[in-house]
Amino acid sequence: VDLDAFYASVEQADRPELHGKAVIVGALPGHRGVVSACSYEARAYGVRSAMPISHAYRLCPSGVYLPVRMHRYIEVSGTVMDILRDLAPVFRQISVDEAALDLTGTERLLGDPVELAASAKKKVREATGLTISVGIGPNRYLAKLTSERCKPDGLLRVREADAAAFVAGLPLDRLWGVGEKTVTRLHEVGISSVRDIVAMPEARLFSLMGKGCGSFLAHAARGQDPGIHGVASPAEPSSHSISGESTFERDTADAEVIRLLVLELAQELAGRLIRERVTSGTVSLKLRLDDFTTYTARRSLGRAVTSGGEIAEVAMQLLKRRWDGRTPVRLVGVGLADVTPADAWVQGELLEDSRTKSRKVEEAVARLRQRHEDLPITRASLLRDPRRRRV
DNA sequence: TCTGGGGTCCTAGGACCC
DNA sequence: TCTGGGGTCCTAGGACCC
Repeated sequence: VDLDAFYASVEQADRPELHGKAVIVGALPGHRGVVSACSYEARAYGVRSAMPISHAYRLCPSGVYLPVRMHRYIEVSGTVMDILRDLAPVFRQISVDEAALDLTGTERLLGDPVELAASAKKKVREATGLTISVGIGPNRYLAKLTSERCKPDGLLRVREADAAAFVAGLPLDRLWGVGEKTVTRLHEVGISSVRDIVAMPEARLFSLMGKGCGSFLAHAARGQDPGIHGVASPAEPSSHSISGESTFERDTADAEVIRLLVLELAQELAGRLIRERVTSGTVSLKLRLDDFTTYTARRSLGRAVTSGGEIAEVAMQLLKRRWDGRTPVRLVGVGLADVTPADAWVQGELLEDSRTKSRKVEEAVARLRQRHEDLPITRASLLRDPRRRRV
């Protein structure tokens, strides 16, 4: 189940005067950034997601350009997901605008999947004014391709017997998981269609594309589930990562501006750790220079990070290894990997008494913020520097 | 003409251990 | 002069998706 042109559709639902207009949600013209989502009216001008906003503006200067209101989209998404969750015993939210329902063996209980999908579309429209596209297939991968094929406001079922033929009719780049690089590589080895993949002996495909990629392609091209994202495993991942990054409005080589951004990003991550009751022992830094070359560096601490100050300190050490102090910097990011539930690290914390003080301060700040949402409380160093202007 | 931000998964090489 | 095999952990980068 896919929400159509999600962010743009939410804006249109919230402001009826935008219906029928080219709505482009993302960066605002004149600033650095890309299109996050756009209405179908905007697509008629050639505007697409992920396109630089300057390019979109040239194609469609008459469009309505709106900033991303993520909180609102999450709120609407929650309403939709609650509706979908009630429809089937096995529900999985994939992203803010996407979910999968497993209807295997439910026909006797829930009725025909197509009717169920139609009723889902009706319920979502009545509750939110939004349209969804529903693809039904013999596995999740095919259902995904099907929903892509029928959007917007679509409903399409492809049965097992028709799966291979359906996939064979798609251009290579419409296979989920096959992007620009893979298409280029496939062309290099003489493959220009899904049928070419099916026709190639698997051993040859594996040797040309590598085992992982080759196996993925062999399954996908036949309409079989290639097994991405652990389709069969209901268990939630025990570890993941969180990060924050920001592009400067203008590239900068000012070390103090960069340091303050690192500190701010680290502070935001520390706040998330506390709010989400998780922790991490691995800090990462991302650096993008003016020519777009991008470095990442990370360090495992062997224990849990204890404060935003500490995250920033490690990130700065990583930065110093990567930046010569002169080259203009475009983007800085700070991240945490191996994020796990907070109780997993309690042992380590007990041994790190000297670090718990700053952690306690940050936890107190987080509690204050929870009670008083708009409380402008932050580190003094993040308050006073007027150079800290960024996107 | 420029190219966001937040993620996931995979690969490959080096260090280190038995 | 020639230096195995298997395993784990860590790091960096790449591809892809929403």
